[in-house]
Amino acid sequence: MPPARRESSVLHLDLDAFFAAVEQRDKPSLRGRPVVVGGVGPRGVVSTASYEARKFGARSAMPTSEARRRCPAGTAFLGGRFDAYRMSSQVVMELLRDLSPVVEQVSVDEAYVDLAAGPPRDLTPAGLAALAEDLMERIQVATGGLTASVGIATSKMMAKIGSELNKPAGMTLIEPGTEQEVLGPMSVRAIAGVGPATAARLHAFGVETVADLARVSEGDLVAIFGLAQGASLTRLARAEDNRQVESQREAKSLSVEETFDVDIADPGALERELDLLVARLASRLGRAALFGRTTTVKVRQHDFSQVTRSGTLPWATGDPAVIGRQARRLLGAIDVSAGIRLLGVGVSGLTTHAQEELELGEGLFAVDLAISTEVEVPDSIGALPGGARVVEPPERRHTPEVADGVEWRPGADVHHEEYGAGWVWGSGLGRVTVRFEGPRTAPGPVRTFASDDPALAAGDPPDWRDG
DNA sequence: TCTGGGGTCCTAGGACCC
DNA sequence: TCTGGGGTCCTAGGACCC
Repeated sequence: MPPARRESSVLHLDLDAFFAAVEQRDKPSLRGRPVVVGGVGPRGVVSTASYEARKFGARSAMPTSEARRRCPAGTAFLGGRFDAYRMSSQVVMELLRDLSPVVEQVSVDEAYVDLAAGPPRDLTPAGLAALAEDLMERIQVATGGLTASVGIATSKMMAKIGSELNKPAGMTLIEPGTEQEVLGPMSVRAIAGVGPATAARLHAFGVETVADLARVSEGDLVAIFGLAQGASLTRLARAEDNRQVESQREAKSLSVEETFDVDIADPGALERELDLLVARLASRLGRAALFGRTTTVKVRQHDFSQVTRSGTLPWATGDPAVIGRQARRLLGAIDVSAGIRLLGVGVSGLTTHAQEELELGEGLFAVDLAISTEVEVPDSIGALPGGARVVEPPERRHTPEVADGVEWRPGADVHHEEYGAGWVWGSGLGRVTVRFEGPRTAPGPVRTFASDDPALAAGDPPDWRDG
């Protein structure tokens, strides 16, 4: 870990009531009025409430139905225009990158800047105040009137706390050495990683403030909360936070999910929803040029309990057919009979390399392996069509790492012949898995043929190299 | 009209391998 | 031969964040 900073060189920026502010900027009739952006359906929740709406008690994460009860007639409830938010967000992030190359975007409306990584600058209180004022002014001009709040301190935690202290359109500098006096009287909820559950457990021990927490020994905290969280609480309660500002973080997972207006119990209807979700997920994977190994299906039951099922393939895929088959299998292992309110699907184990899997019907198959390195045939083989020859599986066995081999899974009752540099044909039922080397941006030349294909019926592999 | 959508990290147990 | 231990991978669930 890097050493603790001696100067206040971490800046945290938070756009004020961001979604609502964009709506008020773009629609003058909304200015000065309560605006709530979020889900507008029967099960929606609030993303952002304008400051006018907050006066009536509307809050982020509150059910929209509750916000409707609290807010007066004339309150605007809007579904959100994420492209517009993204555009303004990008404008702001560019301004931050003018300050320093090390900008960590936490979300669409929030970022950290490592001022020490930028050009040399005046880090005295006066210099930082001028920097923040200039930044906030430039954000207002560049975005057409959006305001931001800024915190500057010696660590990410204190900078974030600072940006909260003078919202909206405020700036707070927490000077080096004053962290404890600022932090000590605050609720433990001010600490990163302390949510409702942890706060409740601390409360049971009589710990309310950060100063209370700082008096608890690390041994006790580790015994209660486990190694990672116990150690983290110990350090953060003493305002010891040397987490780096990280400008480039790679995605670890991608997921999509949907809450239904009414619970769904019908398996057929759920499979149709699942297919739609998988299509959205695969399209996002494709745009990001990513492939994943592990598929996870998530279900929120009617009673809000959550169940996940996951499965991992030998290699990564971006194919909606493959992900969809995995997802349907995983969903099948979940009891949905009482009705579910949410269905989701995600992929993790992301790479920039791909593998494809083909579903074969019963009968003969032929697979062009021109750019592939491996074929897998499943254990169960259905009845072979008339005339198909059956030979012993080849003796060749390769580990998946072998680049030029053909691997036959034990029990596969197929025959295969290799022609030239690489394709295989045989008969079987089930799956053929084809692994591609290197990044793949377009579908490869993989073709399957039904058992009634004349070329196969003739006993010869079709010559598709002409095609 | 109770409770979104998209993420991250951690823990614990079991399988498997050395 | 028996027993034990460590490391890694996978799965499921939970807490947390914006």
